[in-house]
Amino acid sequence: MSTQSDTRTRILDAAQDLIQRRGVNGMSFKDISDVVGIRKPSIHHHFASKHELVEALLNRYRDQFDRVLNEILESERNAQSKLQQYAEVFVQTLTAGSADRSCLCGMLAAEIYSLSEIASDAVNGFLCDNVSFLSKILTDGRADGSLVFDGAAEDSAGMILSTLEGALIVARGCGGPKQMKAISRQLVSCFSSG
Amino acid sequence: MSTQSDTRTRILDAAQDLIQRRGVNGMSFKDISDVVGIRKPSIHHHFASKHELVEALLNRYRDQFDRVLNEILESERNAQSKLQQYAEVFVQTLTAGSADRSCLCGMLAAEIYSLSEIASDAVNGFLCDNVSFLSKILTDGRADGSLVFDGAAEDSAGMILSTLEGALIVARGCGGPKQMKAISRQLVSCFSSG
DNA sequence: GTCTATAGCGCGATAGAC
DNA sequence: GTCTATCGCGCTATAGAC
Repeated sequence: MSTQSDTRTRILDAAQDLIQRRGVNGMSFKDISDVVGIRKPSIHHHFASKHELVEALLNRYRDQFDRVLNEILESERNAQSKLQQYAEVFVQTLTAGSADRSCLCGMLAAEIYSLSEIASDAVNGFLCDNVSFLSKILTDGRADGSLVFDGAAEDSAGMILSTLEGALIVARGCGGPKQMKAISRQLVSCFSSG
Repeated sequence: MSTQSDTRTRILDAAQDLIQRRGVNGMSFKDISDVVGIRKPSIHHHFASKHELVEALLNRYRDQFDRVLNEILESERNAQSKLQQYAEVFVQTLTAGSADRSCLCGMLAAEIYSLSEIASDAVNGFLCDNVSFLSKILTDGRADGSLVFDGAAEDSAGMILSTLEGALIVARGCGGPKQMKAISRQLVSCFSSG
């Protein structure tokens, strides 16, 4: 890996962490340069504009998330256990590091009007992908008997995603990681047959 | 009412609507002045600083919300029906007007690091008040048999609040008011005994 | 109570040396 | 690939006329 790619990655890392805590509009190139240890204009060598940086960030985040979701799908466990693994991904987001990080796409969904069309499409794509993933888990769970719910799988899928995204925002203001874990446990038990 | 109070109210209304859509950092005095029809510096006659405006907004919002919660508490219905009424308050937030308004405090919780200490305390107070309210409803529901849940009432209360706050953010990116209503229905049914 | 004018700052972005 | 220097803009906030 060249020096450029390394710096590029460090810029992405810093930007992602800042957005997950403070939001796009609460993050500046100065904040990134302070963390990475380069000067503000040097960021433009790697990303022409702030919009482009956010778009690159979303591409990377969605790729990483897709990989995690596929790992969960391909595991040998039952649907209930897969739902638990999924919820754990969101718990880890908050508990890893400084305990105040939301989901990147949850944060950007709140600030959707500040994004480029490419970026807002990516955020919506992320949300829809997650609803699809959860719908599949729920449908499998209904079949294997490990999960129970009324109505369409999509409605429960939307509810589960909303709960986890909302919990990341609510918990850091009120309750912290402990509350986040409790909510995750409660949520899974709402859909468990056992 | 004097002209001042009237302008003050219109500034608060405009600021609240803008923050619920775009967030604090996505809203400027220029945006407010465009909506209200006065010049930017005139806002400072009513609110010395942006922080002070947000703090006044939070006071008003919490007062209004408290009144709504008390009305629900004092109604003659059972706990399940009260939970349904509570969820409906959040559905109305999104469906009233232009269908992309989040809860003021949900939005501000996401941007908590951009707030004054007074404002962030108020946001956390709002969240805790709602958890307390829901805990009471849940406890009553367990007693009157209309609601069912495992574990501590506070955990389920946190989950319900997170779901509704999260749904307001998720639904406007993916699914809209229709999804918001479906999530609300699903959520209430998760805790209903019937 | 609202106005015009403007201060003072931080932002994203550009130009050009090294 | 990073630097210094700087542009142009939008922001919150202030001063002072009406």
